[in-house]
Amino acid sequence: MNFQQLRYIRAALQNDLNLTKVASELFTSQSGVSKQIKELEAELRIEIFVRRGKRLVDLTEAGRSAAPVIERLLQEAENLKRLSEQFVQADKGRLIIATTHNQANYVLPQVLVSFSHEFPEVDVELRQGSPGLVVDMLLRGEADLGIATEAIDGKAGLRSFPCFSWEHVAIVPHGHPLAGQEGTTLTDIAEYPIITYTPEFTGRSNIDAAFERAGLHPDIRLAAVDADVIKTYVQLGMGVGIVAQMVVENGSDQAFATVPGSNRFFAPSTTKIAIAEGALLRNYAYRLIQILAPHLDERTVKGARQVEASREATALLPFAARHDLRIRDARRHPAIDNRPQKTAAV
Amino acid sequence: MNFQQLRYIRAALQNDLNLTKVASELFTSQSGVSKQIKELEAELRIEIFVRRGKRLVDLTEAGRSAAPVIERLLQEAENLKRLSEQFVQADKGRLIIATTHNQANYVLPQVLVSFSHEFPEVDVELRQGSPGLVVDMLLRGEADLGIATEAIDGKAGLRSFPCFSWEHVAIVPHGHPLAGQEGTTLTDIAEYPIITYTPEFTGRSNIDAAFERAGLHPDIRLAAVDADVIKTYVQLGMGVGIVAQMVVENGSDQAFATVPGSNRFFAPSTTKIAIAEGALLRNYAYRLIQILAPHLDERTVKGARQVEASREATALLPFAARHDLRIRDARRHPAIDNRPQKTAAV
DNA sequence: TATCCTTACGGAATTCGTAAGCATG
DNA sequence: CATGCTTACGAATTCCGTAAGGATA
Repeated sequence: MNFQQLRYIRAALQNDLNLTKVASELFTSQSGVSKQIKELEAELRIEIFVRRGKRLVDLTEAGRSAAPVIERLLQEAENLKRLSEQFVQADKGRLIIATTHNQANYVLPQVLVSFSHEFPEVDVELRQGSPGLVVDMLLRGEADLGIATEAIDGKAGLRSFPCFSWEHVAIVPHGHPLAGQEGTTLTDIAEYPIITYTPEFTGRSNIDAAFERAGLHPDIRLAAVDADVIKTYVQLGMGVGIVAQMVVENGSDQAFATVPGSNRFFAPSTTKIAIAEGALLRNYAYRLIQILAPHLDERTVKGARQVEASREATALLPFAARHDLRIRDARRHPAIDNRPQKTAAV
Repeated sequence: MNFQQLRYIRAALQNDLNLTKVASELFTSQSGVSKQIKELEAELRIEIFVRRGKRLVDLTEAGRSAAPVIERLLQEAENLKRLSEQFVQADKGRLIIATTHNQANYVLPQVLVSFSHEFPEVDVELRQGSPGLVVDMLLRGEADLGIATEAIDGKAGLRSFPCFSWEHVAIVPHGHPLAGQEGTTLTDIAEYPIITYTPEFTGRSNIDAAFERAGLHPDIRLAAVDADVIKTYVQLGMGVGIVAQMVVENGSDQAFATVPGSNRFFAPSTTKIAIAEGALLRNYAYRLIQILAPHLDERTVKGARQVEASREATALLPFAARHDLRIRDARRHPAIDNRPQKTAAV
């Protein structure tokens, strides 16, 4: 048994049992892949794959129970490598963050500026996609951290931690009848076409729930995966936009008016950060978690067992309150950009 | 990185960092061991061992954090092998039980008769030793199951499950003044020299505690690791023996009288069964656990997470009540010896 | 001096990749 | 007939063990 064999099998599982693809993905010959897999099967005296003629078509029962063990083996091997990198150069390396547009564009900028001042030798890579993709990338080991509001909570194979809570707000162009209009109700908003997120994205479920609760059936004229698109169409006068609070607070332009009090219509959403279960992270990854979720202590993040307990016990910071924290934090690192954050009215 | 390298490192940790010993233990040359270890260190670009001149004298910090990962890797590799054996021939293989004399001689005989009728193709090996040794053998992966009363509870790296509870009784030769003497008190017993277990063995702590509570300072004339030795000296008239209940109930000879009611003097002890954390066991091993601790369900035993909860929630069977269970159980397996069990009076 | 790790080096075993064979859809 | 797994076989690499070298207690 060797790691190469295990890698081939995992890759086969991730590539529709197509050994040709596996070979090209791992830059080797498919004959080698085929042989190594057969060799492992012979050594263990089980068949892992069901073959029809000369094609792999399924996992055997034995293969099905071996798969998670193989997964863990490769995971631990990865951990050993990461662990050693930690000692070679603790503050140098790569950090891959899988996240959604909303987080990447409206939350992470400030965070990553601070982070990269603290760890100038760490190359940060942002991988952007749907919450579902974020989950997949974590599970496949293609990303170190995942940040999203949807889809990652309670996912098997992941450990997730709440970072902060936030609300949706309604935005309109300046001069719109609802602009600055105190006492606006959700019913008033529902009179206009709505432009908001696609289902599955950025707390969309909370938006739907709010209308449902009020017995309203709004005309969702356009749904987009990111707030920039939503803003574009709102600016064109196509309707009222409903976006995450941080879009308005952290966005660079002030081309919009928020509908006063509109945040109260929608239940708060919680942005979570997740890591693959059993994965060992570099110290700077833990530091980034700490920046994003200052209420968690490192032991909680590293220990798998206590997660459930802590999730209940720890009070979440609302998004707005985080500004202070971030700035205070930054002061501890002299090189950090210390300009005051924008504090848009919600 | 390969498994051989990891095995060498683990063996080094278990052999005082003496690579010569490692080589002979693993039937290879020490030059090979040395080279493989250096090769892994080079690949990971860390030093795992502190060398003084040409001698390994300690683990580096990096080595200290790598060690548990290496341990897990080898554990999972073991698991993969076991898992495959499971599919090759589910009911054939080997089962190594580490246990103490008391369990081996007075509890396991009935259990193993039943077990080996059910699994005639499983070779059972009993490894006998002190409770501390039982723990070590489990942690080193040299035994599949550990059964003892002491030392295994709450040990890091082990998962333990209570099997049944039992009490100590006082035994005397027939014709002894206390034989059949109703109303005997602990004070009466303490008048005589006591012959019982060595500290650390078979619930000895409960015996000491009972005398302590009663403000008595008995003359422990002789302490032995096993009940057979105790019985020998009791028979010679050297004093009153205090032994585990099953010694009297399951022992073959009736050369002794128990002091009526003496079981009530001592707090009950609980025999536990333990397995190494993260170890995957063969199906028959789980079956043996089930025979020994019928109140546990298999999911509880296999799942690491729920152990703590179940330990509280599940009611323990007292030892005496287990006779019935064992017999009922046996009936489900026609080949099993069905003769009624001895039911000695306690 | 006895013990013990490292290095050197030749032989053995394993792994790898090209090419050909053959089964499937 | 295009795709895809298997087998064969020679080349490259890696692994292993003997033997010699050097360091420690």
